[in-house]
Amino acid sequence: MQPPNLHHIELFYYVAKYGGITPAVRKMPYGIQQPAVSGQMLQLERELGVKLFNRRPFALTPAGNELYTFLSPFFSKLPLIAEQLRGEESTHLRLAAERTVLANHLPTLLDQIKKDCTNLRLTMNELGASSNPETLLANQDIDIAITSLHSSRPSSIKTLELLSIPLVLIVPEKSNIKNFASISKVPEGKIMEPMISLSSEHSINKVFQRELDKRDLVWTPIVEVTSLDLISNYVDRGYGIGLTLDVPGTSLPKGLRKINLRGFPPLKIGMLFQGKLKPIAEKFALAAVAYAKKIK
DNA sequence: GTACATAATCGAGCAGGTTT
DNA sequence: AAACCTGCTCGATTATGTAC
Repeated sequence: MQPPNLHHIELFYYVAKYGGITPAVRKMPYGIQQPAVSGQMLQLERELGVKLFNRRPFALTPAGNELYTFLSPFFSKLPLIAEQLRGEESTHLRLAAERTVLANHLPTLLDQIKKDCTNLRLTMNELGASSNPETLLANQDIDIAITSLHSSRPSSIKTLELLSIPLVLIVPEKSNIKNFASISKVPEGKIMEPMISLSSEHSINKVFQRELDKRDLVWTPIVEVTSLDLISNYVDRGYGIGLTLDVPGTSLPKGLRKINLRGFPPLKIGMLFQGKLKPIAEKFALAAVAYAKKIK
């Protein structure tokens, strides 16, 4: 069984992508006339013994759809690999991190990189509910993700730990709560104080809930927010006790007080990457490790 | 009118054989 | 070994036909 003609395959990719022979001819990156494409498509269909698309109106057949799904990642990534080979990509650093990291830590960190690399290009991806580091890495959309190290991931992804950040509760300064023990000594281990935290799939909550489980305690949040600064905001307004991070080098907003969670495991933050890092990314990784040591 | 198919024709590239 | 000739294939083009 012979593999199909690659030129036919490429033409089919454009026909499928642009929804027809004529649109493909108009938008393709090089000049070719409609009859040529038309002929090649018929040849490809003959070769494969299956119809790939209906002409008028245009619609991929199931077979055509299957072929297009197979081809699409390859052809869509060609420009990127070409750029990499040309070397332009060598100064392009693509990172992903959560909003707070992007906003508070990366700027100082990147200042150092920028000093040594004048033509640095940056792409920052915000990690959130809709984008997770594993797929970004798998699709080679990013070089490094900075994220918590608590969720499981494929073995092909390497990790480098940066920081351990203690979990901490925050209460209004005037609150009469002194320590965690005083709110966790409750009948059946069910803590009734209202809790404000990030959503349950967030690593902070996972780490926290795992430890509660271990201690046979139950405490579910009544307010879920999307960022840490919102937590202090709502604590300040008296909605409850906040679960947050004791980030080194930062101080609490006025009017709030920390309650240490002695014995709770810290949240581990680190870098995820795949394969061998390109020089610019390696430089960033080293700088990140040094930066993490400094703020510890 | 528009999108696609077909027909006729041309040129590039290759294999192979022969000549220099 | 390099240069040249020849015939073949493939895919391009333009012109034209056909279906929606």
